[in-house]
Amino acid sequence: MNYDYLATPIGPLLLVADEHGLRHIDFPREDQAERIEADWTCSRLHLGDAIAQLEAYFAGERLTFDLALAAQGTSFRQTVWDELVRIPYAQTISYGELARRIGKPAASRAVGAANGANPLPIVVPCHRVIGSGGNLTGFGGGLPIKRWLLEHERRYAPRPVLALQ
Amino acid sequence: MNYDYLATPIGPLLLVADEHGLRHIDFPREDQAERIEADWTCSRLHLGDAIAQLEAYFAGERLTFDLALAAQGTSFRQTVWDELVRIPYAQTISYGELARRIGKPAASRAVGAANGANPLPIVVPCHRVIGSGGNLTGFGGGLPIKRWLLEHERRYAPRPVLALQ
DNA sequence: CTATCAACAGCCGAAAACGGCGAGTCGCCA
DNA sequence: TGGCGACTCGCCGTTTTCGGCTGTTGATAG
Repeated sequence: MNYDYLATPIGPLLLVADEHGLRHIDFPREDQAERIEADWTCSRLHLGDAIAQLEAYFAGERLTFDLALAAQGTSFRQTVWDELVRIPYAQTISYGELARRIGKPAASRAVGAANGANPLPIVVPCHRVIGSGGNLTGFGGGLPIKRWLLEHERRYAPRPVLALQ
Repeated sequence: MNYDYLATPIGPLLLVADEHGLRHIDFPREDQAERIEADWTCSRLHLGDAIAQLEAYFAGERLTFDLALAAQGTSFRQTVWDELVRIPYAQTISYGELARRIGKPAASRAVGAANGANPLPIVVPCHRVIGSGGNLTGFGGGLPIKRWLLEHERRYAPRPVLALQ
């Protein structure tokens, strides 16, 4: 397992990957323990594509990711994350809408939990899911970053997206 | 969104407007929090006409307003507010009468609630609606101001209006 | 070690509460 | 009688509250 940091407009990101693909993307925080295991090695092996595509994303030059993803989770979470990837750039849907799309219309709350367990933020765009009333609710890296990502995407969207009134 | 204060005989008024028109008129009170959002700017942009016409109103020189109004509310409230504007200067009607005029004769109480939610007092003359018995009932800025406005209009009315017995 | 439970990045419908009312009733008093 | 005031009840749009539906995890109790 290899890891390294990437500098971005929203602060450094910790990227983790192995030969199967990307494993984690973390927002390191001073007040939290490092989420680095002892047997990992600091290198950019298996990390080249992710770094290049993330840099392009933050530059507004890349709207979708084409990476090998190796996110670990229960089948329900896998289903949710698979559905997340299908939300187009700069678009937002509600937790309930996502629940409906995976055929479990009553599981909106469980979708929220699965969203919170997403190990690959940004690449798996959990930030594009918001409350049914248009409010931002929550985000692992903090609401300001969620807001920043949506604003960033809105700016670089191919066609201007209708602004929420 | 731009805002500024206007000094009047009944105290300072907080005026808020944007390019769509007038948004709010508030009676600031010391015991209440400021109703100013963080992203508003203090300036008289879009506020010129409103200020001029309100000053003329308080001087007794203007009997009707001709302003772009951008009040936000449900369709029922919009209906009520639209009807309010049609009440002539210095005249009063009852809540029930207003309910009848909008085709919902049993909704007098809901009309009262809609009246209380009027974001543009004075310009949208909710003060001209009183109880069916002639009593003043309520007003967002306080009953004394409602009384003052009606007295003021009675004084400057083109023809003397028949006093309530 | 298992069982149970609370806590979460939510949502929707139903029910209740709440007013800037008004008409009707009833008693009180000239 | 006639009038005034206190009281009750129904009216209606809006807001608030509440319960239940989910999957998963970590804490707690047996």
